[in-house]
Amino acid sequence: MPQLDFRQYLSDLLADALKAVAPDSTDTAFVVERPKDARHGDYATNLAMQLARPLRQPPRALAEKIIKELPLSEWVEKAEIAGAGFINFTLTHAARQRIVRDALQAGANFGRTRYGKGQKIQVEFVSANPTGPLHVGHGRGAAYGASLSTLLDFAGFNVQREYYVNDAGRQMDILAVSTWLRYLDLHKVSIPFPPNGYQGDYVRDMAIQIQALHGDAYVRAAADVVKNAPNVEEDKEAHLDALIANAKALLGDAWHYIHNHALTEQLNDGRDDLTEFGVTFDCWFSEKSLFETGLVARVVEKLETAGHIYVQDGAKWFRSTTFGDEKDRVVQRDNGLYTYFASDIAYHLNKFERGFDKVINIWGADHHGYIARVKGALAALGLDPAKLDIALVQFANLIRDGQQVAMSTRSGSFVTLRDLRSDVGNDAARLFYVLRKSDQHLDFDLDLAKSQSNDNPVYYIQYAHARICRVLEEWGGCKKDLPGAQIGLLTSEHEAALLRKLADFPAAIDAAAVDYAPHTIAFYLKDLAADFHSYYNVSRFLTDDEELTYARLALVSSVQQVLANGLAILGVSAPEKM
RNA sequence: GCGCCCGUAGCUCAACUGGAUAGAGCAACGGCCUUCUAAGCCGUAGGUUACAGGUUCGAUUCCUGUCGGGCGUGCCA
Repeated sequence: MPQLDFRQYLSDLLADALKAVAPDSTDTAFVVERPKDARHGDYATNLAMQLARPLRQPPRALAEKIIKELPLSEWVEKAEIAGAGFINFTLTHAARQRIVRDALQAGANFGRTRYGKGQKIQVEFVSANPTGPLHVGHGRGAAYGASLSTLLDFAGFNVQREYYVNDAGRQMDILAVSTWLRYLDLHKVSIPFPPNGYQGDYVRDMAIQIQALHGDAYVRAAADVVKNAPNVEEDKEAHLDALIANAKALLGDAWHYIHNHALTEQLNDGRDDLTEFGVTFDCWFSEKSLFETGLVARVVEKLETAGHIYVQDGAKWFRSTTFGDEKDRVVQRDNGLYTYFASDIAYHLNKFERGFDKVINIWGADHHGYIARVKGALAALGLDPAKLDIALVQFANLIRDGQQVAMSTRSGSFVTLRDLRSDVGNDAARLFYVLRKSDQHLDFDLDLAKSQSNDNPVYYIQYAHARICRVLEEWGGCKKDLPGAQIGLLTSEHEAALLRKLADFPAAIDAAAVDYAPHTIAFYLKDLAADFHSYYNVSRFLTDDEELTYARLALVSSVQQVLANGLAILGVSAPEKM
């Protein structure tokens, strides 16, 4: 038997009543919602008030007519008019019984919905350049993307998780040449290390590896390495580009070996890091492959054929202003090299050709200026830009001892994701990252994440789960008997609040999925845990009354299941003991 | 300058996408462990939702303007 969504059920009843009361206004928008005040019943609707204007009748009179049209239902105890014209519904004991039975029988699947209808959806996230360790900024994108993906899966989508690997382009060349320069340094070939090269110790580590594997095979004379290179002081970028060009010429095939070695090392390192963080991908998509298959060149030709490209100052420009962008953008530079934007267009074309119903890109908020041009390019290719959603993730500030931790990529003083994970633990990191709306700044309080108190939401939620596990263990009975418990015996305020909260879980999933907002699940779990802790403090579950004990255990067992399911979506463990 | 995001209790944040008396936690104060885990609970106090207009039965939510903050505005990736 499928889970019953009472909100949807009531909406359907009301829609039928609407047909009878106002045949000409059946498209009237209305909501069925949880009243803030429990005295207003289990659900309430604003239908009568929404109907007041088109029908020019008082809301309360309309409410009365609507109620008369509602059929008798085994789930609805009563429907009454309140306030300006709300209709408040109170559910029957049978309905409460149904909630608990659904939760217990569905188990790990309780809360799964059909909202996504099995549509294919792709979530692309992290996609950091494999030029060094992931830092705490990538961590937020990773946590958000992973939670969102699981959430969408739970909401009935067929989800594919993808990482776009920027393995082409200048940044990778810089990493490779940085590695080689460190290698030369090991062989006493000393060349001043460029200030805009990659400075981290991991680069020296790779140089040592290469030395161990291949000895001095890649040593070249210092004079040749810096030959004809412009002065660093005058133009450090040109200086670096000259070093790269010299390296390619001097090393030949060995350049590709070093390049590939560095890429593979960094990619594996990032993958291991993410896997430990509970973040995995179905597909690692190579940017380089877009060039190798000729798709980048073809997509530019395609735009050219369609008349969206013009040449100016020797470069090819995409006329993105036609599609609402602020200015036109270069896709191919005067030196013949394609820009990052060109491969990005090709990548998105490729995504669309893979037949997704929806494609989601998770980007750092500093990329928001790229939205217009990418969507513009899709439109220019005759594709539907509305199929692409871009979720922006703001940067996370780390707070220690009440002070912001200073970070800068330039100086190499950024905090790595690994450091963060070993400092506060994976669970705290995963939850703290998704505790805020993703497009808002996040202050990540390191001390709070480690604290063992009720202001730490990680422990607060996990503790509720662990407490229930201990009670069930203490009880020692058979959980299979619980779905049959007499839920009608549960009539206290605390019990009513928990039952309402449990019934809301599927709706909370849908709401979070619509908005791409896993943080609302975190808030839901905090609320559920709070309701449970209150209940725990005023009620014993293991009583002398066997029926009552079964009923209470059935309820808290349902709570345990929902906590576990919700935490799983967020990638946080649900411990049985703490 | 232009574009996007944001402004809610002293602090960090909610508010079911326009609903009923704007809610939590922290910080402050006062209570609750002989009982299934006190990493918990209960209570007190804290507000002109930045400001000024507008839209309507009804606005923290939508529109306009002002003030304040963040980000973006490369033939970089």
